[in-house]
Amino acid sequence: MRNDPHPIPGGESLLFLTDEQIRRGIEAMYFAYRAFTADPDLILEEIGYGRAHHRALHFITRDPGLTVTSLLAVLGVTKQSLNRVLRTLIEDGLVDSRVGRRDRRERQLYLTEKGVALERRLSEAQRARVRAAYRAAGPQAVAGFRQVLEAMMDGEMLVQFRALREAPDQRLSARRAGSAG
Amino acid sequence: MRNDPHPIPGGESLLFLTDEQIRRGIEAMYFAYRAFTADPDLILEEIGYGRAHHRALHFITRDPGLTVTSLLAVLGVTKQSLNRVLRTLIEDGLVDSRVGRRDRRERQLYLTEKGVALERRLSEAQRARVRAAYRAAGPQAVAGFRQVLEAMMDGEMLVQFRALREAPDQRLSARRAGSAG
DNA sequence: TTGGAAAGTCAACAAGGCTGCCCTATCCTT
DNA sequence: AAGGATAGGGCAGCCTTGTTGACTTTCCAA
Repeated sequence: MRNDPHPIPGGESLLFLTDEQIRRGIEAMYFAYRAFTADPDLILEEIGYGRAHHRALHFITRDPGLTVTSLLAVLGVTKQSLNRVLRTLIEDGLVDSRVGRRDRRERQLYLTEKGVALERRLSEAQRARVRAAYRAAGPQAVAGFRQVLEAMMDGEMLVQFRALREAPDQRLSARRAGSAG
Repeated sequence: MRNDPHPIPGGESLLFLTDEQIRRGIEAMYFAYRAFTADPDLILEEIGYGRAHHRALHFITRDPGLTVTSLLAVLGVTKQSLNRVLRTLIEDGLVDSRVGRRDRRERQLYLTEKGVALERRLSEAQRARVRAAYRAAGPQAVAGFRQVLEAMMDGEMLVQFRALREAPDQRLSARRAGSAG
């Protein structure tokens, strides 16, 4: 046991790997995910949107000017599926689709003011819940939470996840005089 | 700061509560949930079922003989949504619906042998991934993972989650000579 | 015994996944 | 300059799974 190739930090038993423990984890994941989406869902319902709209707004906020293809890759859905959602967002004046500068075939996606406002409202609702959970559980639990979630991801997905960088509003205050814009 | 009403165990800073950290957590949750459902989804697709079928099988396994209404409450969906799924499961001979003994309006749900077999296949696929993630992250991370997930749940949902007890196959080996059947 | 409430079933609709096929515009290589 | 590859978009139509509303059957209490 002392020569275990993967020594378990702080763990002397494998009780946390019993089927029953794992089953509880699966159920926790199921219920927590429902809670996790519940608050934005309420707002979305008001305005006749769905989760797909929220996801699009989120990732456009994350990386303004990203192309349709990139967004497709991040979301892992088909073109048509995304397109339907994107079309309504553009028609409703939440998203601006501009012809790409280097490659004119591409469309670069940006949020309008209205889009920023809605995204903020949605994500603040979601963040409030996560923040409360984080605060209640404490930083060490949060670290474990993140570790397990990341360990659960696939290679493909993990690449997507890790490729995401800082959000722009964070960058604003962090480096006002940043790289040439 | 030293007089914080909720002292943070082992934490000297609130860096884990920045919007950026929380945003990362949200994204991790999104990607991990997709990974989490990916394996059973593949199996389900083979046989023309969806996630809803898996969920029903899971909770019937969890508590054999539960009524449609109880299942409804656990899943948090409407009757028709569940009913459609339940009907196909019954028609396909995976679930057995018996008239309630005390109240003949109720239907008590049980898995058939075939149902048990599929449920096992599905949940083993899912458990394999979670087990791998648990093993990679270690018991302390798992504890944190569970804490955060639970802290994320609502009152209503938390009641449902906590009401779930041991699964029957676990009970079999644990207490062969249990309470009167 | 009668009337309301509860359990379950069914019909019809909507969101948002999916596929297949077709089309335009643009780019890049030959 | 020609032709294939790529980015994006549109249409038709499928499926699952969420929704509401109307309808039995059964139970129970007035």
